[in-house]
Amino acid sequence: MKRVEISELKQHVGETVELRGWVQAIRDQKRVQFVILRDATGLAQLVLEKPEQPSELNDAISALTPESSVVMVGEAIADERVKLGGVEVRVSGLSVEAAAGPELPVTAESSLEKRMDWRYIDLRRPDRKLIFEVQTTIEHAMRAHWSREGFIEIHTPKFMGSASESGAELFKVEYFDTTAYLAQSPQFYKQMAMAAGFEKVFEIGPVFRANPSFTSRHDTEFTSVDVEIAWIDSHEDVMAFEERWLHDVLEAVANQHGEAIEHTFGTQVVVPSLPFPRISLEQAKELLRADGHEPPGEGNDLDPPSERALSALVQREHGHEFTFVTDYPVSVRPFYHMRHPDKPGLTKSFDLLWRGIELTTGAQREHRRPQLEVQAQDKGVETGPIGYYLDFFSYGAPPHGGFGFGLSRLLMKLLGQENVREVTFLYRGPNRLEP
RNA sequence: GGGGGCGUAGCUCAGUUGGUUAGAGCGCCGGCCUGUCACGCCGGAGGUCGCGGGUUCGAGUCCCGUCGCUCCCGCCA
Repeated sequence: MKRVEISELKQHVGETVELRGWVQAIRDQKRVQFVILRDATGLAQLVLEKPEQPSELNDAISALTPESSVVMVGEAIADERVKLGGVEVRVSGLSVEAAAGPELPVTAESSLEKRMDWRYIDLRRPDRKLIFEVQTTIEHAMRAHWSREGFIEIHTPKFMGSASESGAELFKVEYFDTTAYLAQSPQFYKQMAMAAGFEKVFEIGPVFRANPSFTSRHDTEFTSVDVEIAWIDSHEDVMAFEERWLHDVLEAVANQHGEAIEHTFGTQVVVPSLPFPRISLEQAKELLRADGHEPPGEGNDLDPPSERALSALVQREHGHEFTFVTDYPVSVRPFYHMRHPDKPGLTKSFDLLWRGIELTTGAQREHRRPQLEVQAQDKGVETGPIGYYLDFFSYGAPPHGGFGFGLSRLLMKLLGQENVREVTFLYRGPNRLEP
């Protein structure tokens, strides 16, 4: 007897095989019984004749329930009548590892909330699993690219003694006899790596945001992809890195899952051409106005409708899914973004829009302590609690810049999903802490 | 935090101007069916209409409150 996966069943016709998986369907008829079994690789039909006096095995099959985990043994037989690959298994043995209850609490059609409640059942569907196979490919391709370019992977602490940026959106946790905060970004620590002379670093890790955000694209804990690069001339160098990195990532996804994604989700993986279109925030608003939209006024960021419209406009005019929006005003950027020397009201920063959603915020950072302190005061940031951060810039920090990147937003749009909860293994939001 | 929508069977939903015993499909249980493959056919069980109050002869339906979820905006990735 040989243990095989369903996808390789055809190569074992005539042999007795053992299959392990979940019961997808049972068709229990008068003279013959069928079981559809699912494993990680596919679906297979198993069959058993039922005589006048049903055997114990017949009774065991009659008693099966969908989604029970089972081990089934039998001879693989080629039979043209079988629509499922022309092969079936004549059952000679069945072992129920764990029976599923007679009625499942969710189906593929259930509301998102119910499917989140019963996430492990929802995730058994092959299309849900594909999401995480694609995520695995994405992270692997990211790391491969970083590795080729000599990046160092860092793991920054998630406990912090003080706010990293604003302070308004941090989770407080008890920390012995004091209070700690959950990191809302590795921003300060990846900049410390710059001061440490690491030159190029990345991190894929969790971040925590105490925002009560009720949207389809926010969660309170999510996986952030962070990059920081030293010795840049400007934020342009950061953008140049990001676009060739994303090109490689999407190329890997297209190669490994392009067909499956199109077949399963009906969306095409487009490998982007280089360079990505670049447009200043100011120009973007002009274009939008000329196109009949009403973007927010001066000193404000684009709102979501404007982001969607701009993406659509760039797609129409330039045939590109990505848009770098650059040169944000100081008013909508944190104090550590470097300012243009000739235009002090503007930062050397960018956002990356893709398919109508914000994927990235990046910038060249201010690495000169006196200037950084001026900007902090300017933005009303208390420098006391972040003295350790300012100190990074007292002993020869190199010019540097980087970006933060939303992995679940990439996955969501890549797979045509309408909510980050669909592409998050276990979603955490303002009113969900379980399972 | 602001605004919109929703809450009826295990799941997805319908339910008329307020009117008798609240329905359908799927699922579940039982029976029938020589090969199904979204199997088919017959029968059955299953409901605190989110919760509380009010109006009314009468409320799933109207009103008030409350809880939960969801989407949009703000915040951001």
